Amino acid sequence: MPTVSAENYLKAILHIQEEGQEKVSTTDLADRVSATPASTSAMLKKLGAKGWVVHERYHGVQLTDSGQRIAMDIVRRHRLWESFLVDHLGFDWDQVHDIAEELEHINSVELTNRLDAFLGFPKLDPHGDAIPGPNGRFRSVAARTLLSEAPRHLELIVVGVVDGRDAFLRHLGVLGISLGTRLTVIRRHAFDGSLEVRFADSGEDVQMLSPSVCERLWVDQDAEAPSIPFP
Amino acid sequence: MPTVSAENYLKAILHIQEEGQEKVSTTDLADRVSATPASTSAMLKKLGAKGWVVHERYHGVQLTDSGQRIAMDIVRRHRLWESFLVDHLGFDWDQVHDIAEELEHINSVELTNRLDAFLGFPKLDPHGDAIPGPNGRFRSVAARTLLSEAPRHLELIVVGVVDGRDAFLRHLGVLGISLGTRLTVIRRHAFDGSLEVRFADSGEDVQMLSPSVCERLWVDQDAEAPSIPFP
DNA sequence: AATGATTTTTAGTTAAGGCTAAAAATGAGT
DNA sequence: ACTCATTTTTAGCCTTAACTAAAAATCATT
Repeated sequence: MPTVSAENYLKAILHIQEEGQEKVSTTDLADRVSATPASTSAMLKKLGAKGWVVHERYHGVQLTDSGQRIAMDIVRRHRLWESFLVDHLGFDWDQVHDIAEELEHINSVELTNRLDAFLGFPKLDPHGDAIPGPNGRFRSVAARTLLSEAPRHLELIVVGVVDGRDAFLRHLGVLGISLGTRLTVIRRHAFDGSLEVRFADSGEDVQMLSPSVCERLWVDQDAEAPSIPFP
Repeated sequence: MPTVSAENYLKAILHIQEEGQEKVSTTDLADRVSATPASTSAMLKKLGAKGWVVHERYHGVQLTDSGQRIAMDIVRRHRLWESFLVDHLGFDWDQVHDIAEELEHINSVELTNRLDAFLGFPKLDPHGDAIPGPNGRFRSVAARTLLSEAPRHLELIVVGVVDGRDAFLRHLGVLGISLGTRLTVIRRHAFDGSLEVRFADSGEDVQMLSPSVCERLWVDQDAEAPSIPFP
């Protein structure tokens, strides 16, 4: 059973890995948990001793299977609570993070599963992030989602367009998007719904896509799933 | 802002005071929080420094107004969460204590008040204990409750009988109960619904009352309220 | 390949909150 | 009022998880 602090480190490692870094540096991790690199270094030793991470001195950490499982469970609880706070208590989606940050550490399988059922087994939280299921893996997203409604941090593949007009298709050409293009949503801007997207096949290029483009693209989960997250 | 541990001590002091002890001994408190008297003694020094308790060495602790306010807020959160777990997540009333014990430490006024509203501003939790309102005081109980449905730890006064047959009134005489008798529910036995009751005017005598008696007595809150809890 | 900058780890403190064992204060019974 | 049992406090130690400052390893550049 990890302490609250250990849970926060594990979760942070998962998130950094989700953003594309295979191995996580001590400094990046320290930044994420708002601690000094020295404190982080000490914590990594403990996490390694528990078998939750593999840490090669001076070369970065990675979650083990058991560490990833713990982290996914924390993310599951966090996103379920956020859904509860927004859908049932009437919070705005940008007010719930800090409270969910506390609720996520209450580790009761019974509680989590009952909450999940109460919410109707949601697939996405109020921020559009995928909610892991009771098995610690993301539930599969419905086939063919609009890019504008797809979860973040999941590798997607472009499978169709809503609007076949020449002008749109030419625009896609300019952006370097075609059927089969593999991409991942990094960030969703609340202001206008535009997305920051990373392209897997163009050197991990990051680009901003306007709402009008996102609403006209059908995407699906990439069948050749990436290591983390595995859907 | 108290730590989780400090909150547990404050809550324990409140509960012991509720059970009738004006001043709480270090040993009783230690028992309640499952710590040693030594650890408890150290904690009392800290609580005193924060102004949450008054502690006279070797003579017991009492909550200050600010300490009592903190403790009542914890009890409020505990009982609201218990209500949520039972009424909305389908837990049994005897499974929720430990989980509520964790949830109660999430101290967000916004969260607590929204939860309260979501639940419909309940007056009693699933165990029949009164739920403090947002002002840190118990909400007043509806005038004239059946003793069988009254909350625990609240000083009540007998104001009427449901059943005026001689046999019942004679039985009340034997038990020493009449109009105006002041009593407090100590414990409710789930098995058969019988109550353990303390009588204020007969030397704090404790007696067991059968369900058939409790269902035939109207009670009200004692107007000359006791110090804790004040309804 | 060497040097300088950066990153990471180690060493040594600190603060909470727990523990045991010993000392001190209280109180009960003669 | 004195003694003995009980209660409470003090003293000293442990663990967790933070911190700063210093040492060590890696990396980048020439």
